[in-house]
Amino acid sequence: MFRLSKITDYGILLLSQMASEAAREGQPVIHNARELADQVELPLPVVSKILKSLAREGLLESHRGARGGYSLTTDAEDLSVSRMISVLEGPVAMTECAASVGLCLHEDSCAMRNPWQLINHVVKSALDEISLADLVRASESHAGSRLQTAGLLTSSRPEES
Amino acid sequence: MFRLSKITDYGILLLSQMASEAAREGQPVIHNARELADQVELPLPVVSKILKSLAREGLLESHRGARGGYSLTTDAEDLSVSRMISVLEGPVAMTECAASVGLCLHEDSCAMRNPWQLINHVVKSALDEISLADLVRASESHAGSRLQTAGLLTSSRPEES
DNA sequence: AATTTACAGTACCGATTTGGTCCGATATAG
DNA sequence: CTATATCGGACCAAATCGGTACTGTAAATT
Repeated sequence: MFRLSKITDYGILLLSQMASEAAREGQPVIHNARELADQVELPLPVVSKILKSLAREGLLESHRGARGGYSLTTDAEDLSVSRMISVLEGPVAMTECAASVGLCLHEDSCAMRNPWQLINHVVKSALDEISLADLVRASESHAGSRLQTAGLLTSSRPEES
Repeated sequence: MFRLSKITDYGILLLSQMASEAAREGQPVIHNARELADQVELPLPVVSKILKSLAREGLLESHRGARGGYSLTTDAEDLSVSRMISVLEGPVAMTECAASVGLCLHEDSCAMRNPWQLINHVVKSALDEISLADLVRASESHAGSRLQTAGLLTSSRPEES
C-alpha cells in the first residue's frame, strides 16, 4: 500500500550496487547481467529485464557482445531517486489526474486537482533531494551520511537487528 | 506507477468535501452516504464502503439509523495527509522491507534497508506537513494558501485549463 | 569466418490486487 | 412499527504485477 513495485525496488538496488563499485574503483565499471544477478541474489531473467529498461531509458549504457554489460551513464551524485522512480515506473503521479489530462471523468467538477498537485509536488521535491550517491552512503554507514547532517534524518536511527 | 489507489483518492476527496462544508457551517455536519455520493459523483456502494472503513479507523464518527450518517471526528487542521493515506491503504511504506520485518528474503544481505528507510522518512515527513485543511484551501483558491506562503509551492502555479 | 558471449525485444502465464457490487443484520428517528 | 442508514461481510470480474521463455542481433575471441 502506497508502495513502489518490486521492479523499482530491484532497479534501485541494482543501480546502487553499480554505483557502489564505481565509487570504489573511481570509475564506471561494466557489469554483466549474470554477475549482478549473483551479487543481489535475484533471478537472472528479472535482473536482465530491469537492466534492459534502464538502458532503454538512458540511465545505463549497454555494451553488447562478449565481455559486454552495462555501465552507469550518470554520476551517482546527479541521479535523483525521483528520476530513478520515474524511469522504472512512470512519472511520479500519485493519482491518475495528476499524471495527465483526460484520464479522470470528474476532471472539471473535481475540486481535488489543485490539492493533488500540491501533494504531488511536495513528494516529488522530497525525492528530488535524494541522490543515488546518498543511497550508497546510507547503505555503507549507519551514521554520518550527508543527509543526516542535512537534518533530513531526524529520528535517531532505525531499530533493527 | 507510484500512485495511490483510487480508494485513497476517493477517500481523501470525501474527507475534503466534508471538511469543506464543516468549515462553512462552522461546525461538523452529518452527511449520509447517498448525499455524499451525489456530491462527488461516485457510485453509492463505493462511497459507502470507503466511509465505513474511515469510520472503523476513527477518522469519522458514524451515526446509525434514520437521519444518520457520518461526521468528522478531527479538526481539519489536525488531520494530515499522511494519516489519511495510512488509514486508507496501510502504513506509508514504499517497499515491503520498510513495512515490517520478515517480508523480504534478502533482509540481512540487502544493503538497501537503510536507504529505503531514508526515502520513506523523507516522503512521510512531507506528507505529515499537509493537513486536510490545506487541501480544502487549495481546492477553493488558486492562490494564498498557507502552503504557498510556507514556501512549499515553489513553482508559480500549475498550468491548466 | 566461426563461435561464443551477452544484450534487445517481446510475448506469455499465473497469482495477486483492485475496483466495484450485493445482501442480510442492526440501530435509530418519528 | 416502519422507514432510513450504517455495519460487516462475501463476492466477482478485470487489471496489474512478478516472473519466464524465446528469438534475434551485435561484438569479441579464437
